Amino acid sequence: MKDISYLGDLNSEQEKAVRQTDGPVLVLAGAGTGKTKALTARVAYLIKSLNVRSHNILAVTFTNKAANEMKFRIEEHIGHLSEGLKWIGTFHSICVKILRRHAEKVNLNSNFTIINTDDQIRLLRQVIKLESIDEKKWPPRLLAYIIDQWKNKALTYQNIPEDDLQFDGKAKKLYEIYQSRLRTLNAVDFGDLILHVIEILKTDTSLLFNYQSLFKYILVDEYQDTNMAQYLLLRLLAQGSKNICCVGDDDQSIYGWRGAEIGNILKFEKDFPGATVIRLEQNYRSTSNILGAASGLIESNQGRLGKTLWTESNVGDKVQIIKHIDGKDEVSWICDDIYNKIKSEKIKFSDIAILFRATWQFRDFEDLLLRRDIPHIIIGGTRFFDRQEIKDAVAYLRIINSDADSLALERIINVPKRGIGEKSLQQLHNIAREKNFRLIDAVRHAVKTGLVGKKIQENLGRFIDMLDIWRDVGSSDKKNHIDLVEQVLDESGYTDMLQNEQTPESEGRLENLKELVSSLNDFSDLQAFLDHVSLVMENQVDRNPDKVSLMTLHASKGLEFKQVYLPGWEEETFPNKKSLDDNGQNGLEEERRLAYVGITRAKLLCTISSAESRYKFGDFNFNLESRFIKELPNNYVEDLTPSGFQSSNALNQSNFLEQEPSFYRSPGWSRLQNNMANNSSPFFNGASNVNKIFNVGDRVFHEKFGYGIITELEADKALVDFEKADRKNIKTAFLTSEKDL
DNA sequence: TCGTACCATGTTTTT
DNA sequence: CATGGTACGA
Repeated sequence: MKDISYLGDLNSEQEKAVRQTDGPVLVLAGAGTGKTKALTARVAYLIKSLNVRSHNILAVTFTNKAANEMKFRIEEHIGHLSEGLKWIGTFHSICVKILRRHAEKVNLNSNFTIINTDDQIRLLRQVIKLESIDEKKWPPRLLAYIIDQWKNKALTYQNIPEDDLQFDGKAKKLYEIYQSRLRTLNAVDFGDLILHVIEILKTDTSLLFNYQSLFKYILVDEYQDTNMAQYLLLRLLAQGSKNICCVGDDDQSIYGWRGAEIGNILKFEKDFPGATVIRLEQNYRSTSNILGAASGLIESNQGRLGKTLWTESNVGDKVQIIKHIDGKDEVSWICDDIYNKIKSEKIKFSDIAILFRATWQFRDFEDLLLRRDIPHIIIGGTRFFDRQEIKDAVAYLRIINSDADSLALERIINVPKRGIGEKSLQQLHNIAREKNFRLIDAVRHAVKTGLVGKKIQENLGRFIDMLDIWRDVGSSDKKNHIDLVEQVLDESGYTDMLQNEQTPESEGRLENLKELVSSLNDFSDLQAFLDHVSLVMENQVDRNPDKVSLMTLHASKGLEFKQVYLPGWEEETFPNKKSLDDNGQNGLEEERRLAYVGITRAKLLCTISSAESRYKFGDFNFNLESRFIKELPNNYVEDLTPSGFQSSNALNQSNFLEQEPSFYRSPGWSRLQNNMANNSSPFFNGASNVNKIFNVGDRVFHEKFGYGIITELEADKALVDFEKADRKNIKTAFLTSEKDL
């Protein structure tokens, strides 16, 4: 008798989604209806009960986090049997795997570089300049966006109509040049990963056949987020076995800006005839109050497939709404609340999440959480691999890994300083263009022939020699990549550069580089590491740390927490102004789906807050509370806003507040150290020109001294009487130091 | 010609 | 507030 324990606690619809293995299946799964559970059970069932070989299963997810989660949960079911599951991952990571094997079919070398948005824009800027187009009028960012959108729709430059008007009608040509530049750089962008694979499979039918028979069972998570190119790829692959199972929820489609086509999920039955459609509508996650609030909100959207989620769980607490005076007040209220909950209730830090619309909102929270020694983890945000020193180090590795990677070379040719300024670089570019060289060959040429100044020639010569040595080390022993990185950082003078800098940041940078080196342990060779860097936004984190999670709403999809805080629900921030400006009604509906995703992350309690004023991008902003708050149905909601905006005061817990955070080494931590050293508040330390913002007589709030009234005012200094103000009608918080008293 | 200090300018979400 | 571009001094 087979062990089918993993089927044990599935409901009948979920079980159907597991057992219906043949032919196309669409699972419409609302939030919290056990979608991942069904998916993972399905994989377990395939392997354990139907004896499908694990490498014959292709499981595509949308984010790396989802992929890891799925792997982890499958492993829980079937243990070591899951080891052969090589084909679980994002579209992009799976395509990298395929493309590395067949790179030559699209004129690439198999060690091609995957470029990120930064490189993409830098490259496009070069192209635009070369075509003598006014960069101011037609910014590279815009072109990058246009090209991305085309690639999302699986349009190659040959398919763009001649009369396309974007970029003065030059967008098509620029796209073409960009692609040829990529080819000479032996590089691909994110969109290319999918498109190249499609092209390979389309042109080589025997290869297509191979992959069709390799992937006997295909599973796709978050199907509502697939774009046209991804859809085409799936269709190619699924044509063979027809065993494709797609899971999705149109109400959780939040990647429209990445080209996601809700249409894909709406027309599934047409695309895959004979499809079985299964609906999962029983929610196991949230209380009925939370579910009611979320469902009421999403009903404001038009054009949904529509479904009715229901739950057998308790009514629970109502969704909490609270309005704060300012951003600072919001932060400290939430921190207080977390603290009190941890103390008095059976809740752990890891049961709590704070979810944001945008990453800049992390900052104030990170600061106060650190101050109060509340353990927390930031997921996403300023990404590890986006930090300057990491990008530099990676650029060194890239040019070592691939000669043709001129973008990487350009990045580090003068880091640390080798006296190669703009002019010298320009010269090198000229040589490269004239002789049809790659940049590195131009450098070699210049060194040999002395086309550049003596000093520069010497420096470059040494640089090239080092590169050659490193490349030998790298290729002689692929397992040696950790030593290689250390060698590179040392010999290039990068470490010395940072050590000599002696700025507050340089210490943190060295720390980060150490972290980079140790993270290399997780990879079998340099290539694997570089792929990870390009495709994964965050570094790996421990699985069950008891920490409060901070992340964007986007990153939170698929996760759940007992208590969820949703701060910053103000017009312009959420719904995001730019989203509304650019995409009108569609943008608004996507924002609303995002709000829906946020609320439905909560199992027991959801707390939504807004702040009347907020220090944002160096200015004070006053915003109305989000329209989404008003759209929440009244009977599921409780308003906690105290009358007269009497705010909670950070000083109430001052003994708790003063604890010295001890074990963090994050960017926020170093920032805090700085701020404390400067005796300035982490919240408002940018506030020069204070008299632009304040008037004499304004009531203000200070980190240490509490509430007060401004008595005198200069450009960057204010005199404040801290006893006089009561705590009502505080206009805004504000920094001052002791000497101003 | 390079390096630096200062100015201005845009800031969503992720692979 | 962080990055990129410009103006100027070495």
